[in-house]
Amino acid sequence: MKTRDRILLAGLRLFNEEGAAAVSTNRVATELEISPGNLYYHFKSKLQIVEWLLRRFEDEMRPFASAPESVAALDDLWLALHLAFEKISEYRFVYRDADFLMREYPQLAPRLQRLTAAWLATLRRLYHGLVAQGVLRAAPDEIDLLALHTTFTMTCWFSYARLMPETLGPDNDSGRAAYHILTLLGPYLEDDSRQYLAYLRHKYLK
Amino acid sequence: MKTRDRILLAGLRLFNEEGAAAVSTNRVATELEISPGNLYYHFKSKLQIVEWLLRRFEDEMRPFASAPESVAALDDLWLALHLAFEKISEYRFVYRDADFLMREYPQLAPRLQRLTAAWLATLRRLYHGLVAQGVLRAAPDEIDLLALHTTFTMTCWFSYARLMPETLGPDNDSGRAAYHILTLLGPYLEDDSRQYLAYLRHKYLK
DNA sequence: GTCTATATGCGGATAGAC
DNA sequence: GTCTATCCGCATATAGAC
Repeated sequence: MKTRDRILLAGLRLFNEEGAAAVSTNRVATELEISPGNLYYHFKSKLQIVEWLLRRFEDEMRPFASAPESVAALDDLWLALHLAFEKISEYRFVYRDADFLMREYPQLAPRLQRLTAAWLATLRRLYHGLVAQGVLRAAPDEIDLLALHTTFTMTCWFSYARLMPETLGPDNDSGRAAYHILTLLGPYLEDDSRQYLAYLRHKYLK
Repeated sequence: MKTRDRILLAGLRLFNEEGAAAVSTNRVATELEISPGNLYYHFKSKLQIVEWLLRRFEDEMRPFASAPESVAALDDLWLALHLAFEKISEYRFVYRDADFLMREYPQLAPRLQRLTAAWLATLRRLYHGLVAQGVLRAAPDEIDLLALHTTFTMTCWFSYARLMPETLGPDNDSGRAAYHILTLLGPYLEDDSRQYLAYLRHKYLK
């Protein structure tokens, strides 16, 4: 593997584990047993490393955020959310350290905000679709609320997990997060789907 | 005012505005037009400043978290949540920078986690009370979910607000946050209370 | 591409005079 | 209580040899 990619990979791992603010460029270089100078040959600044990781995150998220034109049923929604959470978990430093990133590198703020806004729009679309299919029963402003709350959960879940370690379990449980959102939809589901949710819950809790 | 208190006050303001990680002790001293040495005469480390602010936060939160043995109605719940959010907003750096604080000062982690757990317990108690009073209709595990989601919202709301600036408006709107939680309770309310919620919503949105 | 060496600045924190 | 001066370490980033 090329040094450039090794830097990105090690950077991602360390940012996720120790926080983007706490991990220095020297730390990344040491981890890879290369020199700081070598690292700066490949990336002219720490910001550039972050930007490339953010770009990858955006690229790898796009399929989840745009591809599901509609989700046929609860099952598909659960899968879509689960996959999205897996990706967020893979790049968890992005949202967890969003405040730091936006302060330290103001040019990143619009990108992070656009990413969040895009998810809000996607979820609104998906939920409208579920209403049309008779899975969900919700007024337009209720859909807005549910979409907002889903986005909220997606972006903040892993931060919150550190504040509630024993209630929420290991903080990389994407299934738990997706399940949590589905439960939130519970009271808005039509009877058939609500029963199916109970089944999913049973299956998930094993 | 004593220098000691001026340091705490300026520290709080700067931590809130610019982030606890980004604000140095020198920065606080400069802000107050005192010397770094003077600051260190009053607080032997940056951690000590943070600890005193956290102590104040805990002390000022306690009345909200314990005093309301029960909330008589939706009105009271709204008020209680509103007041809690105001206080969280006043010390917003605590939850917003929680990840940094727990990493940089591991001894703070249990305190922040205890604070969160206490709120979870309080909300569970309040919601059980509302069920007993016939305001809310929810099974025990639904109550757990609602309490969890309320706590989640309380701790993460102001971080999320920075990711959704135009959707959520100014990030210090505690009323909006409290209203948001109440709307979450909507589908679980008994008919009378749900109508009252609609009235509250109308009043809040003006 | 990779290294060594280094510039430069800032952060936390201390010593000792006033 | 307050100041000046300063130590130490680390972070970002660069220069120039190999």
